[in-house]
Amino acid sequence: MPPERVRRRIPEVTVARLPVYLRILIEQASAEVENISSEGLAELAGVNAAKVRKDLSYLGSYGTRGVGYEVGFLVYQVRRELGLTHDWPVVIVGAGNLGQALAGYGGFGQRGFPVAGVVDIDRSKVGTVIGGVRVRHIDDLAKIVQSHNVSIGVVATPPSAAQDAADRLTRAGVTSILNFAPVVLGVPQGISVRKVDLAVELQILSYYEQRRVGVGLHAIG
Amino acid sequence: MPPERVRRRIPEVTVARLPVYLRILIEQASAEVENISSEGLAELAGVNAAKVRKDLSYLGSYGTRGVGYEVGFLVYQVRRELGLTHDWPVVIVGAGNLGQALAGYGGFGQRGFPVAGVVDIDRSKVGTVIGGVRVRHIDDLAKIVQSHNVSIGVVATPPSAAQDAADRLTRAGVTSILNFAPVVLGVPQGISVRKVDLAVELQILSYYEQRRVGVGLHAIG
DNA sequence: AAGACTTTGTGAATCCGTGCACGAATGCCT
DNA sequence: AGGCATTCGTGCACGGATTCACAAAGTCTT
Repeated sequence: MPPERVRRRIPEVTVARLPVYLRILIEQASAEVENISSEGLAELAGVNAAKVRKDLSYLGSYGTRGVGYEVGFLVYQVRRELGLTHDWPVVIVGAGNLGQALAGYGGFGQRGFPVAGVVDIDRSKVGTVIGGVRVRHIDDLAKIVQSHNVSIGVVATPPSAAQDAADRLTRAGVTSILNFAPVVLGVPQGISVRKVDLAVELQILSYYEQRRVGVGLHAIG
Repeated sequence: MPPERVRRRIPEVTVARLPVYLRILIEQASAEVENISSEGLAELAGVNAAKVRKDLSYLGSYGTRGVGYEVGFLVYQVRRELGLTHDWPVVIVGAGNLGQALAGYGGFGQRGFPVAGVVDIDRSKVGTVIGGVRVRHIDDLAKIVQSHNVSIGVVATPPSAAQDAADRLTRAGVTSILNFAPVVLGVPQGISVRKVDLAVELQILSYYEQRRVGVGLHAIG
């Protein structure tokens, strides 16, 4: 039992799976399940049991052989590793269709990502209230970021405005960006960006659909 | 020049990048750019030039050495490979916050994924119009799928209803699902599922933020 | 208390994607 | 026409992720 564990580097793919495990573990906890095996967790997460064990082993040796993992304890450890022990306020840039839906979607706040503000460049939108938050002008961005200590920004603008939004966010001091605009953002070194592109997802599905049709025809003809 | 090219298997990561290339190529085409090098495309896509070449080589040898790729022709080829030569109507299950935003977001139709219908289990929502589409009851799902020849379904329900939505979709004959609910869906063999989970994305960002703070403290103290 | 059973944690093998490096092909210039 | 510059296509080496397989470590039963 080292008094201070060395901070290991966790592979990106594992980081991406941890939130999935976490959600399942929380669910199990609320169903009063006390222990869960890698096998059980893998089943629920739709992955291989060995992968679960290896993923969890990056956090430390928190399982008990012959028993499994104590759900409550593991929830705590995964939370800690993901930095979810405190809230991360986010600011949303763009009060259009998507921005409104995101702000109105209560799930963010519940999951530890309260919406500190919504900004738009269009002054006619300023002042309207969505999801309990008043839309402010984008010129107030830096003020919001500083006063709420925001480090995560969400880009929900049209593609043409996305790069400008990203520039403003980084200038305001934001260090992570979740980008919903179908654009590859250029950001300074050291800024984390994740992209969610609905059209891309559909196009990927389209590929496999089309391929399925091809195979189907093959099978028929 | 083989009269009929063998259908290669394209790695999943490449399939995921093709839509990004496609968007850039379309942009370039509308800017009257005739040719683009792997270097140039890589720059715009934020990836390595060798990767672009390897990715594109899965489609065939469509570049010209010393010149690059003809933008218009490449657009056509990528489109064809992704199965975007015709529309793929989609049906959205769940007319809540997100479902409404998705239906209202015009981008889908423009990009070849027209919304064939929106359904909800809540009869009080049936009949309301969002994004020019009337919400129908979920019992009409199979009818919609068949009449519009829908193969892609979008799950935009609360987590508790997501599995049921997926079951109904597959029963209705849908073979691809885009899942926005924070749930791992169980589907029959052969059904494609892609998941978009906003909370997961934020939690991944949280990990790197937290780590950044850790490193920062290290650097300071 | 001992043996059977369960399940973790991890070395080792394998698979897959990335990126380099270079030959091959093409256009351009003199 | 010939040589030079450019850029593609791809073999190969490398690195990282996945999966297997098994020893270690615990529980449970008798």
